[in-house]
Amino acid sequence: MKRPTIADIARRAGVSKGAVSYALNGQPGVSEATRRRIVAIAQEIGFNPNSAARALSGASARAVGLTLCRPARILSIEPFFMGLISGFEQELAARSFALTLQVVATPQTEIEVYRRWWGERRVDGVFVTDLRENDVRIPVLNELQLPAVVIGGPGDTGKLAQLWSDDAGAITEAVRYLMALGHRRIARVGGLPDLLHTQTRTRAFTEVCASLGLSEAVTVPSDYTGEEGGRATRRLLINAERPTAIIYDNDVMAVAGLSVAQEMGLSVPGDLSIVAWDDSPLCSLVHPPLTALTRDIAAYGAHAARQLLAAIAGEPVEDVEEGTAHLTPRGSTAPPREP
Amino acid sequence: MKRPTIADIARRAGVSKGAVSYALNGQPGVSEATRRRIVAIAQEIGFNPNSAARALSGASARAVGLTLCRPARILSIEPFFMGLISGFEQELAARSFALTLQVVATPQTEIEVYRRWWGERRVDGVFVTDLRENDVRIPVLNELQLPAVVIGGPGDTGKLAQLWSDDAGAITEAVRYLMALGHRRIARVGGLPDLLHTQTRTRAFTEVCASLGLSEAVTVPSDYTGEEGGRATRRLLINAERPTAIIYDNDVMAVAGLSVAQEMGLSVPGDLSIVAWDDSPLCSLVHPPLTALTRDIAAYGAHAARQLLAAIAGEPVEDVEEGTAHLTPRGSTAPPREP
DNA sequence: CTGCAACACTTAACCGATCAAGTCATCCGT
DNA sequence: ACGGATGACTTGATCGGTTAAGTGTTGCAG
Repeated sequence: MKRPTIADIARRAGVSKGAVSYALNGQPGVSEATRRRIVAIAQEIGFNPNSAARALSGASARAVGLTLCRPARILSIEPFFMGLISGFEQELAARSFALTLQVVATPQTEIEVYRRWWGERRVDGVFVTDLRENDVRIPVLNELQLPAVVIGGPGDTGKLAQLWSDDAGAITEAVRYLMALGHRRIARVGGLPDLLHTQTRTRAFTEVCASLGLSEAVTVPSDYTGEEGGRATRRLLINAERPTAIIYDNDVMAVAGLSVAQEMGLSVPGDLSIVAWDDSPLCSLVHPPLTALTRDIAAYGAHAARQLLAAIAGEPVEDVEEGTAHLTPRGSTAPPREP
Repeated sequence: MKRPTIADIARRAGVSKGAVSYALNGQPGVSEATRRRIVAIAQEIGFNPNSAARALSGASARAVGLTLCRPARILSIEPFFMGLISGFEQELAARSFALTLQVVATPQTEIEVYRRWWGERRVDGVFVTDLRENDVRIPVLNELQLPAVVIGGPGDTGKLAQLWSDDAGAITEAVRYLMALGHRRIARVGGLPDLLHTQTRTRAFTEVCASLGLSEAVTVPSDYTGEEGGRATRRLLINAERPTAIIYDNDVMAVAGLSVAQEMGLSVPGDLSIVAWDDSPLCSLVHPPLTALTRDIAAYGAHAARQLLAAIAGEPVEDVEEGTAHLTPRGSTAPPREP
């Protein structure tokens, strides 16, 4: 089956290729009547512009890229990325941009992928997640002048647009809530410690605890996996002065923590309150359902996509702080049992 | 920053564009010495062939497509697809094929996406998941002659290659195991009932139970979500003659089922044994850890990618049954308590 | 009635690869 | 020494769009 081209349309409409191009792209240069005729023919024969030809003649590739730099076993269960992708798609599909995905092992390969994509003109821009301190990817993207939106800061990204959420505000809300319930020994199981947003959370957690007079606020670094989250929990709970509440940096670790607590014979929320960061269906699935810091990840992704599309269009894009996650109380938090 | 092209290489090497093309593609027509010189220059200036130009001049787009037809809230938590994607990437990245992703709402939009991708020449082939009976997508793909690998059959796919796993064998193993433990009332919470592999499982489950003399083997249809899985479990457990073991078609529903059982005061595995289909980290995360039907989903995806790449290359591709999932016993299964 | 701007197109160059066809030098067998 | 085969390239057409520059027609002000 042959693919229809603008030449086919031109022949049937009795005009030149150029006229068809102007008509279909809403450019001036053709009369309204001709435009309608051409559009009708395009519709009828099911015309889709060849994306390669379009990209080749200087226009955009109408595609953006996303690299995922996490091992497969984390990706498969971590709800965050799929939520983000769903959000991207809402905006991208509406403007018929494609999303190109690549799983990479290290930030170095990630850079190679960016260089290749740029060289191949395969994508018009990229989403960058997991911003680190002195992130090696940033100078490369700035050098290539590849439009990008950086998710997970804030940080120093040169000219690249950024989107982040108010993690400090969210953790403050969680700590205040736990304090209001009567907790005095609150711990946190953190995400990957070299990620910038993890550092933001850690700093905010330490500060708010200090300002509220909780001296023993401790953050145990982890890596977002259930195994590590479970281990970190076990380490916290074998202390004589064990915490009465733990905040987890993602839902997978929170579920693992719940499981460890139950395995150690502690009741949740009686002996231990649990707060999960990011509220996926996972949190309502377990027993008791987990109190969570809820944010609309799909909306977050959609926002990032709008920024990236604007950056690609050459419009000025501002750094944006998306709203604060809010606390959704469920069965995993309660006042601590009297000792 | 300007992107280097073969013209740049040609100029520096003092040869024509054509010679460069032959040299870089390993075609005959240039001497070994010249080839090495050209390759060295390409390396040095960091050349990447413009994918648009390549695709336009008849070669492949070096990209394949995947559509995901599930609501965002399922995608975010369902580990299967991310596992599959990781597997795809292993093979695709090695041959520097890109993976283009699109989230769609209905099989109808999915068809439109295929038509658009085909018209745009955006992808060389597609992965098709969730095969249904008389699947509307199959005739379209056959008509477009778009190379495809269908995952989740077996079914009638015309000329399209297929890959499926031995679901009947797996469910037989699970049922036999539960019987060996002493269970006589075994139920199943199924996936989306119109998916072909769900039907395969249902048929096999019914047959094996009948052949082993379990008369009351019932399958409750569900939709892979935790909520529905939980509801289905509740419906099963409020019966006077409630099952002593339940097999779930995915891990999310199994976790939800575990939670419902605990909420109803039943002990797992004492009062109820649970088997999950597909063994994600989720299964080892909860308490008790879930006995699961384990298969290597990434390997499954990698296999599908190899098939698709072969189909794109025009090689004959055979339908393949990937191995049987095997049972990984964990804490959620035990002999039923004496009544 | 002239001059010229506005409109509605057409023409053709261009993007950066691929590849069939053509050119030229060299080698080899007889 | 000559004809033909082989090797190592070059030339130029081609893919399917976009777009600057060119052309012919119409309308309207002066």
